[in-house]
Amino acid sequence: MSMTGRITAQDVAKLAGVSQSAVSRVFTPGASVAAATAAKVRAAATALGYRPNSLARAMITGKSRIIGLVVAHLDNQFYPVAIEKLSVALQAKGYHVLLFMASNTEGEMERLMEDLLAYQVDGIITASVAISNDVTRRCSDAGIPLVMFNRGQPESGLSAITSANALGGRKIARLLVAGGHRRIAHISGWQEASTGRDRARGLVEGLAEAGLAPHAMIDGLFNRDTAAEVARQMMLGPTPPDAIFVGNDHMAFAVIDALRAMGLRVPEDVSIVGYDDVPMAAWGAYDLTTVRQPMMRMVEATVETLIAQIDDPTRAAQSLEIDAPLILRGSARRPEDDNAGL
Amino acid sequence: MSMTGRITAQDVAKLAGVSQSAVSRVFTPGASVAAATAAKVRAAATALGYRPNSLARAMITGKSRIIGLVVAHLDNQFYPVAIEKLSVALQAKGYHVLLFMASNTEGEMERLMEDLLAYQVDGIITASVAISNDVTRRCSDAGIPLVMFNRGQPESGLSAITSANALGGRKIARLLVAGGHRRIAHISGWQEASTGRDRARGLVEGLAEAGLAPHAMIDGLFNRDTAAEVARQMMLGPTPPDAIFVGNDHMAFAVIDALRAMGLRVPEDVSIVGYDDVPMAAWGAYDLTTVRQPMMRMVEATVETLIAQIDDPTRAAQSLEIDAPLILRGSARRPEDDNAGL
DNA sequence: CTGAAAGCGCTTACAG
DNA sequence: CTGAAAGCGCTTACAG
Repeated sequence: MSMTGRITAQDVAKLAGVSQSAVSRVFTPGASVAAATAAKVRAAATALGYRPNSLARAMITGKSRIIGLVVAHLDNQFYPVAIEKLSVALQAKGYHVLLFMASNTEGEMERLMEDLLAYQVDGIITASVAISNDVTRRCSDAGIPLVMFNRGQPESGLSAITSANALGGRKIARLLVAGGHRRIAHISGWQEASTGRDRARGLVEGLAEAGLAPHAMIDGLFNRDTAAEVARQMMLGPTPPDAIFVGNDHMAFAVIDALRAMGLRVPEDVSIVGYDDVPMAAWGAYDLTTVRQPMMRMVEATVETLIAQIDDPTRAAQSLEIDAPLILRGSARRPEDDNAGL
Repeated sequence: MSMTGRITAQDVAKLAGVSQSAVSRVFTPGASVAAATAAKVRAAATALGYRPNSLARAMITGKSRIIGLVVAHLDNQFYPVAIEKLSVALQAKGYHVLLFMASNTEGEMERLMEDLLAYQVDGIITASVAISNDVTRRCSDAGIPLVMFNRGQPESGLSAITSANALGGRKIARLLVAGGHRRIAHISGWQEASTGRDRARGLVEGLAEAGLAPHAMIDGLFNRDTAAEVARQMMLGPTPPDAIFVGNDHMAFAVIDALRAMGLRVPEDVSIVGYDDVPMAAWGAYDLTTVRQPMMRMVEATVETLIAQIDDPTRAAQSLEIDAPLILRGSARRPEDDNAGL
């Protein structure tokens, strides 16, 4: 029995003494079958170890129940966590995840789109991946819903779920100002990414409220080495900052390591604030003050938005910004007045 | 044009003025088509934005070119890295990854198997996931090759790729003994997992070579909180260890944080050694002495083994142990004699 | 080299 | 409630 390759609905029908359509109905939720028929079929199915072929089903129904998940940067702990939560949430809704690792280059995404389309995915989630307008157009041409996770793309007409990055930047500005800092520098997230830009803009706006401007502002490119080197240069300069907002936790860890290697103390010599609140931020070695991107809410919003668009293709794209709270830990001096407008 | 839903080979055939079979041949590597025909077809295809439906192709050929990747524990940095490398390697070979998050419970894996089979995956890779004999049997019944990554399952007859865990444990024993330690404790990896057991066994054997036995040996369950608590208790006991081999880096970071929180210094008060050499182990905050699991070689071996089994289903399962070198950093006292048999 | 035809394993009107 | 039949979009012998 085990050597016959795949077992089909035909095999089950024969054994159960019913038609192949009957077998199909038993495995189609909502189809009408007599209880007795269903019982016979199920018995035969388990005896044979039968499971409907999802690929065949997908061809007919036009729904593969596969979601394409495109990710880059798995070195930043934020993404593994996101993948895990997104996968679990999708699995819970009866979807399956086809995973694609992408570099952030145009050509790469083009090629992935080909595969995504060929596998008839019902929807696409991109996590921190930039999408060209060309890709966007092909998706909507093919009628495939797409939601961007943790990255916005203004004017693209795409659904996007992010945290309130600009507001987050502003909160950090207020925290640092309230903490008595005056030379507040920013090692920003990649400025080609909306998240990097929005956080930087928020910081600038927040500092402006206090009549300040960033002491320095350099792109860290969401890259550990770059961020560490930039931090080193800042501290070696004639007027080093007394606080640095680093565009995400991933870079902030590298910055803290670099400063300590220079013999500097955090936060006594420099306050450091990150963004994301990845699990590692709470670890003793860093104890990082940061802004929490509410992972579960972002994941839920992403999955809901995507499924809503799958179920109703006429539905308009929607962008959501989820509020991101400040998490006070030990890497930044705390304001004396704990209610300093935070 | 964009509103007509999916474009099929029929549409392309019509536009190109050829038969549907001709279109198919153009997109089937190795099929014989006249250059002129191919040109016409390709022109029509690009004009229409056509791509062959992989699902339909999969049904006929019996090869989905999908690999099921089952993973747990994305909080341990070892796994995101593994997922990334495995995905890239598989993509490079023309395969696609269907990702499943699994808890390590029996029932869970059962359910996943159903989905894996339903989607007609060509092969399965499990990363640190235990498989019941039942699951094993169903795979071989269905003729689906399976390779375990970073976990062995003796007597299961399954292919497994691991590092040389026992030897790694022995190397650590020798290092610590050469470093002058005598009270060497082990916070082990989960003892239900081959990796956890083999590393522990290696340590015990290595210590025996020097006439020693583990000062203490407690299961850390590959869990941060457990490991940290165990470390605390060990240090609070009447005769605290002077060195601890922690069963993987992931737990070792938690142990170091816990010890520092107690005011202890690493390695002055206790040497700490991990296992894996995840990227984070090299970060300044931990500077962890560890054993490197050679990720790329393990990934390549896994993918090669799997594809070999897919291409030749009669091929026997194979287990591979890849040598894992000691990486000396700052968290463990170094032997005076640098050539102390390491 | 090429087209007509069969068939992969299913779902789903269509009659009964 | 149930079976026979059509058809999803392809690949692949089979003739020519």
